[in-house]
Amino acid sequence: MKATIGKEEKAVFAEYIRRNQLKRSEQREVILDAFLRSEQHLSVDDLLHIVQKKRPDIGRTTVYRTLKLLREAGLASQLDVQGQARFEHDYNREHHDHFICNNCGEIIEFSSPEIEQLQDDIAARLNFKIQGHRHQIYGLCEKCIARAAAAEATRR
Amino acid sequence: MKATIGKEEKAVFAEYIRRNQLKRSEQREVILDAFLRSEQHLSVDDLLHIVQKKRPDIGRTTVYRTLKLLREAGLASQLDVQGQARFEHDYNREHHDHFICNNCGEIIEFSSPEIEQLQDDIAARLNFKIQGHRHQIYGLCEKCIARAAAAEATRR
DNA sequence: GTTCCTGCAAATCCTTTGCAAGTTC
DNA sequence: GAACTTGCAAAGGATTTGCAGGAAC
Repeated sequence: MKATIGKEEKAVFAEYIRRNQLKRSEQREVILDAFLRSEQHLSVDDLLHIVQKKRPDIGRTTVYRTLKLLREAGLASQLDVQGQARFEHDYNREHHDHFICNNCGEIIEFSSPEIEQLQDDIAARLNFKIQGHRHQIYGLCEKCIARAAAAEATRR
Repeated sequence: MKATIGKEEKAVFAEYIRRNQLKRSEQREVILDAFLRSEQHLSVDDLLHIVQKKRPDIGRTTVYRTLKLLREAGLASQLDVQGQARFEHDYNREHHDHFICNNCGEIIEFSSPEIEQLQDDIAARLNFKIQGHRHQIYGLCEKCIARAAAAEATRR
């Protein structure tokens, strides 16, 4: 495990704190570090459990509040999966959307400039000014299809 | 106001009731009728308020439960707008997606076979089996842009 | 010392569920 | 009369908020 991770992001956060006359705290640093180390699309509870391994006294509320700061600082972006918030890195990342496996919950990223272009075209035709979008495709991921096929084969 | 609306849909619902050994009820009929008369993307509360004009004793729970039946019967489809369920007609309707105005909440439908095709292509490349998707584009609708421009002009 | 943070508990919002009373078949 | 429906109230899950005590500047 790397001793230091996301040096740049941490600097961005420190700057955000400074600019907004906020204060640093051990909790915020632990949460940010855990967030940066993860490559998953974390739920609040996922992140809570991770940080509590290091600091069992960190409360869920603080995780919510810190994630809000990370969003505002441009470090995290939030998506909504079946009514539950998920967070992913957003610093210097290209826009993308998500495939979500209905079986195992895996989230696979994709991006398609062609789709974005088509969206823009349709919006222009409707005189609609796009500010954001949410594009999630649900179904079965490769692994779960294989798993289902294997189970099917065994049954016979 | 037309005395009869959605004759075909009502027959579909009656058939659904019959096939599943359920029972008809005045409440269900009032709710279905109100749903069919509306061309909006109704929230549960929207629909509740409409039906309560005719039958003030209908409870929110019954609306929830009836909408669930309508979904199962293929008459309604549900979308999720900022964590709140919205319902629209689904009987004999083509698939489509939505623009949603961040200002006034208006929902504008769109469909794009090209986007669907691109989705399918990407899914095929990932060996992902699509079962459904959610594609919502947020921003400002034509009216709200005009309204904002007018307000801006006045201010000067 | 002032201002900001924290964690808890309580509140909120939307939705679902348990249950006793009422309807439908 | 058996089986299904209803409305209420209570429970549910995710998130937010009020507040008193604690930490940072």
